[in-house]
Amino acid sequence: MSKLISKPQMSKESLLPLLAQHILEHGLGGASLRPLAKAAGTSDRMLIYHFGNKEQLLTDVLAHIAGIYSAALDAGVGDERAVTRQQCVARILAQGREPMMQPFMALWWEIVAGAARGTPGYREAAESMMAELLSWLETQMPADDPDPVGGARYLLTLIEGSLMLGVVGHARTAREGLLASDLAPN
Amino acid sequence: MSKLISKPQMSKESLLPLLAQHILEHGLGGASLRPLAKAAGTSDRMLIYHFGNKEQLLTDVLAHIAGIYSAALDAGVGDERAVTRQQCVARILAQGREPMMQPFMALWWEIVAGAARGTPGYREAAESMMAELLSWLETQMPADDPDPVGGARYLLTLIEGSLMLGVVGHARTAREGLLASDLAPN
DNA sequence: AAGCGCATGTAGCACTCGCTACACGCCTAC
DNA sequence: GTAGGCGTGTAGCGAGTGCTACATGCGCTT
Repeated sequence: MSKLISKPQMSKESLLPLLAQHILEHGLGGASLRPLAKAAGTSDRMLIYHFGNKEQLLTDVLAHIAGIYSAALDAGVGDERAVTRQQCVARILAQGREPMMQPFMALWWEIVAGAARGTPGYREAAESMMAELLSWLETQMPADDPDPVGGARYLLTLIEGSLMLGVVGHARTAREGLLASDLAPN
Repeated sequence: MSKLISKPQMSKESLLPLLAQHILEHGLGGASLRPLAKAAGTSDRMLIYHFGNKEQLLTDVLAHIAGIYSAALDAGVGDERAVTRQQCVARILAQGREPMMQPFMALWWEIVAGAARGTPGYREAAESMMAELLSWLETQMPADDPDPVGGARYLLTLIEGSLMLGVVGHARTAREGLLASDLAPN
């Protein structure tokens, strides 16, 4: 009998996109090896073989997802620089509301929860992601902003607060809050 | 042989404080029946007997915890009214940093994560908790504030953003952000 | 041709999960 | 007294968990 099936030639790199897709859809909490393996077209046995253990697998997948997210951020916000801080915040919040970004948002809050609970590695991961977002935000500040560094920190605080309120059904509260801030056009 | 042990006379009400304590310490994620039962001095069998199923148990315990949190909030912030918005924010953030509040914070982000992931009931729970916090915050605004309603929404956004940044190791970022806001004394 | 190591499949281990079946003792109603 | 319900203990079910043991085939080197 001749060889009928080809070898899939699996590798970490070929598995990561499929694993990332599954984790973005189903979250970290419900990420157990067998469903992950099924999503990636392999077996739990092989996931452990390639990644060593589940923790390392999650670490690698999260790093992979962070890369995807960075790219999506850059691609999602237009090239032309914002003119006002208010415009800057509006653009980023609009992008955060896009359906495509929803899985990233859900995953992000899961990471925050893990960080708050002290789950090892989560705080560090969240901290570096936030640092990256902050420095990206600095590049998005209006060109004539008097204090782009401090302003980015201020806007980041407002943005993250708004995103959280949006998640729990208080998007309107956040919007009205921004209207009562110094960002509101008057 | 005579009756040597007294009946503990268990009930939902007597169990709730112990269950709440355990969930505040260990989180919702790791809240499985057997450890919960052990913490409450009973068995998983009896937890199901009293609450029907795990979901109802969690609902009841969360409601109980919300009550405790409200009381802690009122007790933690002093009676005298804040004079400035900046002072108002500072007080609430200071209280959020207190060790006693830490379990509530961790639990809160877990609920937010559940809401973002669409876990049934979480969004509704989070929304009502946030609404309660918002109306409480309105009562804490400075007496002479020109727009206490809008201002409370603004401060809530800033506060929650700051709390999140604090959780992920960016407390300093949040602090510098507040310094670059219109709240900063100048 | 022989040996070797890499990638993979099958089975299974020891454990935890939410929940249930069953039995038993106590208290109250008839 | 006797029947029934209420609270409780013990034991277990079926599913899922991370991970491992073992075998096997395939391609490469010598």
